[in-house]
Amino acid sequence: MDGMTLEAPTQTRPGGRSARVRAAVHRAAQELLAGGPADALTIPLIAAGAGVHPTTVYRRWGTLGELLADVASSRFSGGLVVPDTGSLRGDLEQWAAGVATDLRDPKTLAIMRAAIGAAGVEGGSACVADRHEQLEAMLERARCAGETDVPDREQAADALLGPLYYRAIFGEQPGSPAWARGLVPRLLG
Amino acid sequence: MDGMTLEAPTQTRPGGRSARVRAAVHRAAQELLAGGPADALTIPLIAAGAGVHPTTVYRRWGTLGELLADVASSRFSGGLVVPDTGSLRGDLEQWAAGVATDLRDPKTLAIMRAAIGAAGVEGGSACVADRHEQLEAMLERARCAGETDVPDREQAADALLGPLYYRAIFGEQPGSPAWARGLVPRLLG
DNA sequence: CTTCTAACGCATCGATCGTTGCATCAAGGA
DNA sequence: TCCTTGATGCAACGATCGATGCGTTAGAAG
Repeated sequence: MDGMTLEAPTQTRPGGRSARVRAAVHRAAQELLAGGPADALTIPLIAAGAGVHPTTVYRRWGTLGELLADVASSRFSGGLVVPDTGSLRGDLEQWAAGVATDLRDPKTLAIMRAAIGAAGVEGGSACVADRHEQLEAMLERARCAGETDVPDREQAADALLGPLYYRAIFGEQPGSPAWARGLVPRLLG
Repeated sequence: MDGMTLEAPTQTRPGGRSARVRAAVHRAAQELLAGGPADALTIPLIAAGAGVHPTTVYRRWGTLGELLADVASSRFSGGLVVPDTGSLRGDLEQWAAGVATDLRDPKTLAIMRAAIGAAGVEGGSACVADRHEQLEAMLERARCAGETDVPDREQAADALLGPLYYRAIFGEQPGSPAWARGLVPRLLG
């Protein structure tokens, strides 16, 4: 539901030290982002929060931007199950509501903002890459099921992810799950 | 067309020293953002680029986040003329194309990303506040002109600004003006 | 059990950041 | 013209950042 991958670091091996360090750093970065101002986030701070030497972070990630892009990529991969209600409309409504719910978490928003600011284009696409894949999976399944007038992924992303993420980033408050469901009729007619 | 307000700093008075410093700092911040990585942007760097002492910037803006929010606010205020084609549909199409054109400028994107990253919610709303006012103006004019089925501002923002800004921030490449025009029928039917 | 390699911790260094107290200067008003 | 006030320049200062060389350790391979 929330996309956290902390307790299942499938990176290399769950028990490895590298994986532990990586998970600790990711967690510390997210906690610091949720707590303080984003422009006060530095690598030594994250390292201290993770109980790791700053040198380790510098060597593994290099810059804060790369680290945040990595955090965003992990945070926004998996965690949201692609629904299967039997109809494309139902799938999209449930999925949009799930995305909206995820976008209500202040920690999620903080990571997104930081990744966008520090990692540029890479940070932005890291936040939505998995969402696009999920969307494509639902549309493809609908096509295979013989549904008619299935939009392509770009149209669907414009109509659903566009308003969702626009409100999350630029709006005062993100949209509600109910409102997100209402976006689907605008796409499917 | 591009929203720059550099040559007309209507802040207090065009000739004042404060206004000159403010304009120089704004210009330096935008130039550095367009040139280098965003996480390397610091107040002393901006001050040096503006030919101003860092102390001045610290005292006037305090943090990098507040400065970037101010830059974004200036950059995205005015500069885009609200069209008056006679019909709401034509107004919205021309306006959306103008927004799309503005969003194709890498400097514009750099400012937006930096403001979002460093200034949080304030930075985000600073980027779109003026767009919402322009939208409201067009919709209100259409209502007064007796047009029927005029959507409210939230619906219009979701359908137009949503996809436009979503592609600009999260997409690999921003949308074209022609594509932006195509968003209007999805709103008006 | 031994060995090997990659990752981590540690100490140190220079550079830069952000702050503060004080002097100076530009603009507007009497 | 002179004066008042707010903004800016200047020069310190401590704190922190980011990089580097080297020793040590964890984990996997044999």
